Amino acid sequence: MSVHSLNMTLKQTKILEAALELFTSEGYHATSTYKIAKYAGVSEGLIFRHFHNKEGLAKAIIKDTSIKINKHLDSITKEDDPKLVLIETLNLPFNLNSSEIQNWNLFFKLKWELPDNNPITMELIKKTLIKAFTKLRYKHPEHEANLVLNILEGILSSILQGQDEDQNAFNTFLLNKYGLI
Amino acid sequence: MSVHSLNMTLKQTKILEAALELFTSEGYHATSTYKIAKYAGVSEGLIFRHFHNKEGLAKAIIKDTSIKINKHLDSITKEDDPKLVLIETLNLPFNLNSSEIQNWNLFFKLKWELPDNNPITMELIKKTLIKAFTKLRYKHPEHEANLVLNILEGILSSILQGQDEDQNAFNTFLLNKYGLI
Amino acid sequence: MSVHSLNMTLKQTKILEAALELFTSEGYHATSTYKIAKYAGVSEGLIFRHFHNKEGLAKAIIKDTSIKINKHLDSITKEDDPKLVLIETLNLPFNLNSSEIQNWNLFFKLKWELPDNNPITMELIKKTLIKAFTKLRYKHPEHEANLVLNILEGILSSILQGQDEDQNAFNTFLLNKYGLI
Amino acid sequence: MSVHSLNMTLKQTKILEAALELFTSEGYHATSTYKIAKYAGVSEGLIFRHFHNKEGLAKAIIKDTSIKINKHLDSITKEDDPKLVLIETLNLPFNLNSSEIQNWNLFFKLKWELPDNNPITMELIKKTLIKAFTKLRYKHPEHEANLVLNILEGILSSILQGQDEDQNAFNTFLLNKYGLI
DNA sequence: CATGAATGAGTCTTCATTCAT
DNA sequence: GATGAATGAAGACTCATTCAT
Repeated sequence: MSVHSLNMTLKQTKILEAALELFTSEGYHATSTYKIAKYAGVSEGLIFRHFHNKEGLAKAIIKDTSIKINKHLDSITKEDDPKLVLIETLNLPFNLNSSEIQNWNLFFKLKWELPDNNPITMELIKKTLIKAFTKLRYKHPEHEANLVLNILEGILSSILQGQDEDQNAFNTFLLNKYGLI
Repeated sequence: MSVHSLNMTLKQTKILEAALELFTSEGYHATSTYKIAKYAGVSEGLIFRHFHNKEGLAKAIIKDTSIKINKHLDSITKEDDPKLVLIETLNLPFNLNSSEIQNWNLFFKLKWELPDNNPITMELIKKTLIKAFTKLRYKHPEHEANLVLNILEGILSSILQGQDEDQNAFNTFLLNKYGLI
Repeated sequence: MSVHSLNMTLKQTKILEAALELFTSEGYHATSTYKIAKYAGVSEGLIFRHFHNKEGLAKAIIKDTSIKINKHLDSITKEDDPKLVLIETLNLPFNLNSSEIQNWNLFFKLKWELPDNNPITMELIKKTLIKAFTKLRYKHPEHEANLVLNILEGILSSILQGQDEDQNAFNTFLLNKYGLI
Repeated sequence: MSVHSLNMTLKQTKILEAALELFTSEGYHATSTYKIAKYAGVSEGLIFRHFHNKEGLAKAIIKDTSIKINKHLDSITKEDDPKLVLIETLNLPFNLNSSEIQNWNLFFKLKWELPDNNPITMELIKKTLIKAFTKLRYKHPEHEANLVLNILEGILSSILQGQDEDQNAFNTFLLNKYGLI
C-alpha cells in the first residue's frame, strides 16, 4: 500500500509514517527527532542513518507527499473532457479520505512553515485547467484557471481548518455556477 | 503609529515589533526568545516580565494583528453600497502596503503553525458580503459570500507566497466577472 | 501584636510576614523574592531597600523567630521549681498554637537548609534543664538534660512532619516516665 | 560496592554519586543540574536522558538511600533478642561511618526540604522496637518504641548538626538508663 | 541494519538585584 | 519610602546529531 515498499526496510517506512503523522499534526519545528523515534518505535540514531538529518527526513516526506498528491490529481490531469476536468476539480475538496486530508494538511503546513522547501506545486493542474478553459472557449483561460485554483486552495484550506459549512450544498452551488449541472 | 503607544514602555513596544517581524518571517517555533531580545535590543528576561511567556507574547501579537487586520477591513465592512463592498473586497489583495503584507503574512503563518491560537477570523467580512449579495438579489447570498471569501484567501495566499502572475490583469478579470466594471 | 511594630513601616512588616510564611512552607531557596513581594502586596525593589538582599531578609526573620521561640521558652527558662521545669518542657510540643508551629517549622527548615545561618539555639533551655536535674539530685544532670532535649526535638520534629500518633497519650506516658504525675 | 552497578552505565552511576554528594552537602534546591553534571564529569543533558528531570534524579537518590538506610538498620530489624535490639538501636548513632553519615544527612535534609517526597520511613524499626518492648514486658510497648525512636532521631540530628558533646559517655548513659549494661 | 549512550549548543524561563522616577 | 522597568547570570530542560557497539 505504502509508497516506500521498494527497497526500504520496515523501520525506514515506520520512520516516514511517524514523521508524516507528526509533521502534519504539530508542524516541522515542533516535532523533535526524539518524538519521531518514539512514535515510530525506533532508535533515534536510525533516523540519521537513513535520512542523514532532520531536513533530509523532511525532504523525503515532501517528496512522498508530492507524489501522493499528484497521484490524487491524476484523475483530473489525465482527463480529456474539459467539463469533466472542471467537475472533478470542483468536487475534489469535498471527497477527501483521511489519507488525502493528511497529505493536503502537510502541503499547507509546510508551505507556510518552510516556504523554501516547497516543491509541491500545482503547476500541472493549472495547465490542465488552462487547456480545459481553452477548449470550452472561455475568453481568458489562464485567468479562469487561476481563479479555479484559488477557489480550490481556499476551500481546501477552510475545510482543513475545520470551518463547518454545509459542504455538500456549497459543492452543488459551485458546479451550478460553472454550468456543470 | 503603533497600536501599543498607550500604556506601553518603549522597550515593550520594541519587543512586540521584533517578535512580529521575526514570527512573520521565520515562524513561531523557529524564532527563539533570545533572537527576539537581540533584535529588539533588550534583555531576554524582559520579554517574560511583560508577556509572561513566549505564548503570551504570541497572543499579544495576534491580538494586535487582529485589530490591524480588522481596521484594514473597515473600509469594506462599513460600506453600505453592495457593489462597492464587492469591489473593495476584490481589490483588497492587489493594493497591499508593506505593513498590510506583514499582517496578512502573520495571519497565514500562525493559522497553520498555531491552529489553536487563532482568534483572527473573517466572520465580520463574511456577514458584510452576505448582506451585499442579498441586496444585489443573488439567489444564494451565503454561498456567494463563501465563494468570494475563498477567492480572497486564495489570492492573498498566492500573492504572499510570491506567485508572480500579472496581478493587475487578474484583478480586472475578477471585477469583470462580477459585472463591476 | 507583631514584634516589628517599633520603627518599621507597615510594608516592612508585610514583607517579613510574607517571607516568614513562605520560607516556612516552601523553604528558603524555593522562595523567590518575586513571590515574597507578590504575597506581601509590595514591589520587589522594596525588599532590597529594606533588607539589602535576600540573605538580609532571612537574617531578619531568623532573628525575629529566635526571639519568638525564646519568648515561647520563657515559661520554662524562668521557672524555679525543677519539677515544673520538666513538666513544662515535656508538655511543650503538645500545646502549640499555629504561630508557634510556624516558628518551630522555620527553625527546623532552616536548620537543615541553611546550616551556617542558624543562630537559634537551645542553649538556654539546656542550662535550665541541667539546673533542674541537679536540684532533683539526678546522677548525670547534663546527660539527663541532653536526653530530654533530644526527646523534645524528636517529638517536635515528628509532630511538625505530621506523624499522627495519639499525642495526648504519649504526653501522659512521658510525664509518668519522669514521675511527674 | 554501589547499589547501581546492575543495569547502569558508568556515567549514570557517576551522576547519582555526584547528586548524592551535592544534595547532601548543599541541599536540593541549592544544587543545580549544571553543578551536578560538572561534578560528575558528564554533559548536563545526560542527567535528563537518564532521570527525566531533576525531581526524577532526586527520587532515584531517595530510593537508593532508602535502601541503604534499611540495610543499615538490618542488624536491628532482623535481631530476635529484644535486649540486643535495644542495645543496637541505642548504639546506632554513635558508630556511623562516613557513608552512613551521608545517608542520614540526606535523609534529614530532604525530609525538611522536600517533605512530600519522603518515602524513607522508620516504620520497620518502630515495629521491631514494639516487639522488643512487648517481649520485655513493658507496660506501653508502643509509647516506649516511640520514645526510643524520638531519642534516636534527636541524637542523629544533633550529631549530624555537629553538636560536640561527649558522645561515648552519652551512649553509656543511655544504655544504663535502659538497664542494658 | 540498528541501538542507545552521550554530547554541546541552544531554548524557554526564573532569579536576585539595580536604578531612575 | 516606594514603584516597576530593566538586566545578566543562572536555572531546568530539549534539541539535532555522533558514535561505539
